[in-house]
This record gives sequence, structure tokens and C-alpha cells, in this order.
Amino acid sequence: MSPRAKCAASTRDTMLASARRRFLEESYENVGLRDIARDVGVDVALVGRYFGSKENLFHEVLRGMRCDWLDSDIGAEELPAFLAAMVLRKEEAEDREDLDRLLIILRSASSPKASELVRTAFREDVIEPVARLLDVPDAELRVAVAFSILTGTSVMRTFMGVEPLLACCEHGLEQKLTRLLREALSE
Amino acid sequence: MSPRAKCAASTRDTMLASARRRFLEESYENVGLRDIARDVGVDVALVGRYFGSKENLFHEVLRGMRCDWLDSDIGAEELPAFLAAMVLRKEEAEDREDLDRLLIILRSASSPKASELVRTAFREDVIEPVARLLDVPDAELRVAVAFSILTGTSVMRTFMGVEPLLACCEHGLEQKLTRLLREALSE
DNA sequence: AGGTTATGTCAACGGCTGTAGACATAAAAA
DNA sequence: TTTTTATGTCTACAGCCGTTGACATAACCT
Repeated sequence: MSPRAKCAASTRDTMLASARRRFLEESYENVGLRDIARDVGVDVALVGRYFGSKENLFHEVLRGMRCDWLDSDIGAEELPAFLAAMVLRKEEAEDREDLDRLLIILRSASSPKASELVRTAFREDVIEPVARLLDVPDAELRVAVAFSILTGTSVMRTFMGVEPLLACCEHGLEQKLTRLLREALSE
Repeated sequence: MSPRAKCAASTRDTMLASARRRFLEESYENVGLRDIARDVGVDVALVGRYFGSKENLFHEVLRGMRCDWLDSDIGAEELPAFLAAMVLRKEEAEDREDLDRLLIILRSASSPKASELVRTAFREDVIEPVARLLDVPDAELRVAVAFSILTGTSVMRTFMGVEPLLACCEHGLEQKLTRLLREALSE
């Protein structure tokens, strides 16, 4: 009907936020630009105009979620426990986007249009930075194995809805995961 | 042009084979019925007619790939090594469809139309049968963790193309995986 | 006030999708 | 041969998708 107020940057951010939420719960091709536009209360054409293409929107969503594995001053010793806690979502409140970003990447892992972006993002922003935390031989291989465990757990929980893994706090799942990660990282 | 020879059962099987191959490499929504029809050299309408709906075709693909974790007479002891070898595709030649079936399931894990099917298939045909092989408390949880490792590794290798994991034979990856699985299964 | 720019709407295109019904032809039966 | 049945083809329909260009109106500037 009537054009909204000013402040394009604000609506652009809202779009990005909506896109982030959508891409977290659906794969690349199952997120429609019209869905995002509806969330913001805006016409489809506008999101196309602000971001050029859907592919670029996805790219910006990923770029806007820089993960900070490194910012936390975590030694290689505490890393396994930290990663296990993160993947089990111990702290919903804290604004840790790391896991969300990882889940977005995994969601669209087998989407032709997004796969390239997703692969390089995973390699450059996850594997390599974490590998730099360790100074052992075969660091990347160890980190790759560790994140196989982590992403596997996430996939089982989030995508496959495997029951025994959803009741996370009990059964000492976190300890088990920590132990596995420790073994994966420091042989 | 001219209608093909007879034998509907044969062309139906060819469709299923093509669908299996396609669903192995693309997610549910990225596999078009027209692609399958083209593979078989047949019109789209026919695949729609033999299988009713795309969803049912996917269902039949999964049904036609009964996995046989149990058929092999494997004790709980050899299980970790067996699973590690399977996920690393040691035997391409042998007609083991288990891994393919698992990969198909993972491919379409976040496809709304297929997710229900995929979840129950994973639970009923993977988690539960393997859990029955073990007679320990929390068998399902252990198996769930073990398959977190396995599917994680598969995802990293197949979907994300993580380099260090692709050179599988070297670096003792198989041994590492076996060790992790053993720890996951028998606490 | 008048003019200009930013912000957003509207309409539509071309393409692809799964699905359905009417039609054609080869094989089999009478 | 004639009839019937199985096997496939052809046409087309809605529906969704991302993308584009032309238009409208609010906000700002002078």
C-alpha cells in the first residue's frame, strides 16, 4: 500500500536477519525470497534489489556471521569441552553465532547453487582457523575428524531428530563427546 | 516417437535405478522427474504413472535398498572396524548398498517433503537394528553417537569435500575412526 | 514551495516443477 | 482378422521461483 518509512539500512538488516533465520531452518532452495519479503513486510522486488541475487544474499548472510573460534582465548586443552558444550547448545542466551553459522552451512551443503560458497566457508572459516589453534602435525586432519564428530552430532540432532541425542543434558552425553573430541584432536 | 518394447517391469526397474543414482548425488528437490525420464529414454508422464508421485518414488527407492547390517554375521567386537571400513568405501566393487542408502538419506535430510520418510528410515533401519546387535545399557544412545561420527565423516567427505579426509587410505584415518567408534560404542 | 532523491510497490516475464487426462501404437487374445 | 489390453507419448495445466523494469510516494534539500 503505502511506502514505509525511510532508513533503507534498517530494512536491509531486517531482511538479513530474516534470511538468517530462514536459512537456519531450511535449505538454500527451500527458502523463498518471497518468504523473506513477507517476514519484513515488504515486496519481493526489494530484497532482489538490495542484494542483487539470492546467491549473493546467502553469501552476505554467511559473511555477516563471522565466527569467533579464535576470539575466545581458548587453549588447546579446553577446546574439546568448549566445542562439545557449543554443539549441545548449553548457552542459548549468549550471542554465539558460531553454531548457527555451522548449521546454516550444513543445511545447504547439498544445494548446487550454494555448495561452492558453503565449502569454502567451511574450510576457510572453520577448519583452518581451528587448525591454527593447534600446533601438532596433521592439525587439519585432526580438526577435520573432530568436526566430523561435531557436525555429525548436529545433523543427527537437528536434521534427523534422533531422540537419544536430543536429551542432551542427561546420560553424560557432553562428557562422552568431550572425550571423543579429545581423542580426535590429540591422538 | 514410437512406443518402446513391452516389459513394463523392466523399465520400472530402470527408472528406480536411475532415481537411486540421482538421489545419491542430489537432494530430493534437486532431482527432477524429467531427469529420470531422460535417463530411461521415456516420457515424464510415465514415471509419474508408475510411481504415482515423486514422494512415493523416493519412498520406493529407499524401500528397494534394504540395508543388511545384520545379515553379515558381525560380532560387537568387529563392528567398529567394519563400520569404519564401510564409510571409507574400502570395497567399491562389492554390492554394498548400505552406505549408498545412508548417503541418500543424508542428502535429503533437510528436504521438507522427504524429511519424515528419511527420519523414520534412519531410525528404524539404521539405529534400531544396529542397537539390537549390542546388549549393553543405553545401546541406542551409543549407536546414535557412533553414527554421528560416521555420518559426520560422510558429510565432510561427500558433501563438504574436506580435503584431508578424502585421502582416506593414508594417515591411518581408518584406524583413528575405528578407535573413535570403539570408544563411542563400548564406552 | 518546488525539485530531487531515496525507498518501496506493482506487474509481469521466462523457466522450471509435479501432475493429470486424452491419445497412440505395439503386443496379445478372440 | 478383429478386438482388447498393455505400454508409452503428447499436451497442457497450475503453481512456484528468481529476476527485471516501470511506476509511486515519502523524505530531504534548496
